Amino acid sequence: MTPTIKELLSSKSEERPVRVKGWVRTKRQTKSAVFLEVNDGSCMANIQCVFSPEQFSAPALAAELERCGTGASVQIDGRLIHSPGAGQKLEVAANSLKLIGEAPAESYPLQKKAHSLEFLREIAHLRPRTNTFGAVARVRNRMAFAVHQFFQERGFCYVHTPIITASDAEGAGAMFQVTTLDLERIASQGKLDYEADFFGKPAFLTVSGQLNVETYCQSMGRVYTFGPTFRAENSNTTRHLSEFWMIEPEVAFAELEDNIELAKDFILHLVKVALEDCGEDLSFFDARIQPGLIDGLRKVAEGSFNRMSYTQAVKELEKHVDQFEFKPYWGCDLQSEHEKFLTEKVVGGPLVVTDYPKEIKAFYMKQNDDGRTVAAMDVLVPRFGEIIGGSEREWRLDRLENRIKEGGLNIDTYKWYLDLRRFGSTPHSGFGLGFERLLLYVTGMTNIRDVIPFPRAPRQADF
RNA sequence: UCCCCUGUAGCUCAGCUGGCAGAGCAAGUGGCUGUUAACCACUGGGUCCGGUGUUCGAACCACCGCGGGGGAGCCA
Repeated sequence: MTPTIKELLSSKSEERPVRVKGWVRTKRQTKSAVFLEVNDGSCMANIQCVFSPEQFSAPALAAELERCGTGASVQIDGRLIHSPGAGQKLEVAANSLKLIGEAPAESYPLQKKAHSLEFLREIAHLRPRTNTFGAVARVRNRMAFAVHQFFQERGFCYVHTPIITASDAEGAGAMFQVTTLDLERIASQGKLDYEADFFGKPAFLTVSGQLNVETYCQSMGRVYTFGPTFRAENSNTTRHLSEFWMIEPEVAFAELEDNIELAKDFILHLVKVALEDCGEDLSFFDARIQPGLIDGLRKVAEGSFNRMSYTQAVKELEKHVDQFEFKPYWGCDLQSEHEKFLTEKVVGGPLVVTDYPKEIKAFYMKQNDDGRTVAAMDVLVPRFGEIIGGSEREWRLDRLENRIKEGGLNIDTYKWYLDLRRFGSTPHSGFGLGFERLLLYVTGMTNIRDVIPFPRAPRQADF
């Protein structure tokens, strides 16, 4: 394979013959030189390829050069040299040019100018060719790898939980139904028989791998999932997707405190890796997307991570009632405005909130001795609020059964889940981290549809 | 699902009280002794989102529909 531009630009600057393959970002010409900037996605920087007058006055090369506009794919042979120009250390003194795929300027949607994110969303197949989306793709890739590194280094086992599920696992949200039944025929005949469906009963896309991964937690000890998750909520916001990627670790013999430690270490690890390995891309985000981004991440990496109980948080909020649209009170769900206030105004950084009222949390969370709260923990971050939701799990059979009944859930569908408490039960804890929300946090991007290659949302499933 | 904003050239937008369709960038052409969001000059470029209505006259006003954005709720 041809060396990448990243490799070329990071090589020692002694002169040597090189070949460049990539896509033209911009062409500039003067009487004395033609400059072609080429990018291949390996890094933010382009490589500048320079053609001298004797070359671009040759008819064959001139004709090729003519058609090398923004977006064209090219192969250039030349010498890697110290650049006499000001903007770059190295450049390619080109000997030859091969136009591989033309991109006619009249019809190619991307121009050598800034485009709005809204416009680029409409051309999701071409937007990775822009600086912004190239950077997002590289950071996303590095963060995905860092997720695995973090858990693998700590002896976690990566478990593949199912995408298709036959039970509404935890009531975490509206589900997409999976069926092979002919809906149009059902609509016209008015007859519905799930016996005839593929699985012999209703089936759905998973809203969480947690319940499944708990089974492996109760044999492997430290486990995690990292896969696609689906919510059919009619959510139209900058932080919700219908299809997103979620990371869910689960640890046996771990209590709430262990869980909080793990979550903190996890976030710290990811932020540090981003700062260390994605510097060029983060600098771009800092300059063009979110001023102050890098400073904020550095502060986090230095370990400023606050925590308070839900009860303390509500007390804090009650001091500033006049600033909220929704009045905070003990027992209320924390609103977006409350979460933002806590992270941005009260602590000025990420915040762990623990021990929520049981009424506003899921049935599987461990009930505290006070009888009114559960051992839950949410990690909130400035700019958009909740990034992690987790808890110690209720591992006592009778308590868990009671909660299922109280919640009006069908106990039969949880039989296998309750078996985990019936046989060799252990205290255990885990959390869920929305991968795209992490990316929003690390990149400073503000719309979740811009940190996943092909966003799926209500009325949006193009490409 | 609810609330608010918005839709005009390839892109970003201006268009006053209803009276001839505009700018910047992009593109094309020419110029320019190394440019780097290159620069300078010139040129071409329009279903004013769609429909209906009001009016002598609608990009502009009204109604309906569609698209986009932001906020809220649900959550990760």
